[in-house]
Amino acid sequence: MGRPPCCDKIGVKKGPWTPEEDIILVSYIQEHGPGNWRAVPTNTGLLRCSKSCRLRWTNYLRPGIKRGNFTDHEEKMIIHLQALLGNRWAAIASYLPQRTDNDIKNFWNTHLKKKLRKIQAGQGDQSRDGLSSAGSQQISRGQWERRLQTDINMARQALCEALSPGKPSSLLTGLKPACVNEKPAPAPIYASSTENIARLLKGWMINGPKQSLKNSATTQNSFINMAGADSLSGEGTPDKADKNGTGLSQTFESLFGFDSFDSSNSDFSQPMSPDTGLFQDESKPNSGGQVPLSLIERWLFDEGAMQGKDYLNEVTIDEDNLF
DNA sequence: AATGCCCGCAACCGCCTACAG
DNA sequence: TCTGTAGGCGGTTGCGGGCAT
Repeated sequence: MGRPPCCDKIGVKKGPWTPEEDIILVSYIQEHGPGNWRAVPTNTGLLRCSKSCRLRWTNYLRPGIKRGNFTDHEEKMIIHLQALLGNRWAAIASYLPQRTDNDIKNFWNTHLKKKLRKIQAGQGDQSRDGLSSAGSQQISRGQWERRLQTDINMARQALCEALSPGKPSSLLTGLKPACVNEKPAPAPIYASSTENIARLLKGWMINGPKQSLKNSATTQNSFINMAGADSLSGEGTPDKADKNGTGLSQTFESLFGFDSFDSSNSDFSQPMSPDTGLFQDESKPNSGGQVPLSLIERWLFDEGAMQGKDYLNEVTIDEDNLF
């Protein structure tokens, strides 16, 4: 007996979401909350698969999502976390509460892969020339690799211990693993998001679908605007602001207490999970076996060890993920 | 101006896991 | 314990925009 499809193939609409569909979905979730996705198409009249509804919500309509360019810090985090966790995008995304796994996955596949490949190619050329892979690097590659290996082993040990119920972790003493033996956060409260959604609806009504909503991406911008509306004047383009690492991204980072990834200020006392963020009621579930950040944070954010941007030369990348 | 190519991103597909009955 | 189902996740695809010719 084969597995039945999640929804009827007949009469199910595919392709990009229209602003009207977004509004319907947002309105429904505003009223009923996310979950029971099976019922969403039925109750809303949307001709969409339940999966499609869930994906649309979690990746684009959910408040608290940051879109636009990735900051240097985010880029570094992704590179390090990918090296540590592999292609477990949901787990990686749990450390970047404002980014979706899909976003991170796309960013990795389209930007970081190429970047790292290029750098590694250059590194090969340089090594053939007998040059150091990082001229300004103050620690040798061997030192760095040993350090990396040690840190990875420590993280793995912590993971194993954290995943062994009843076995107190020597590394995690005093920390509460967010991923072990813990039910997901209680039913979401819609205090913050309701306001945001209301703003979306309001903005959509004011601007009108024709003017502001050429496609669904514009809807996403509406969310970006409203999500930062409390802190921003509402002028300017978020993406442009992001290009300088300022504006919206900083607004979000400050909102999440997320702006200080430099080693001087990385002493987080709590795991940096969505549950601790401003949008905790809207956040992604803490899935994917998140390692308490405080354990690996020093490694992840120890830019002192990285010596600036040359860190890219030194990250050990799984070749399968590059080629 | 027209055409073709490349790239980025949104969305889909299928497998896996958790959970309820 | 077994089975069916919903939700979650990662890989992949296809469309549309931008750029080069």
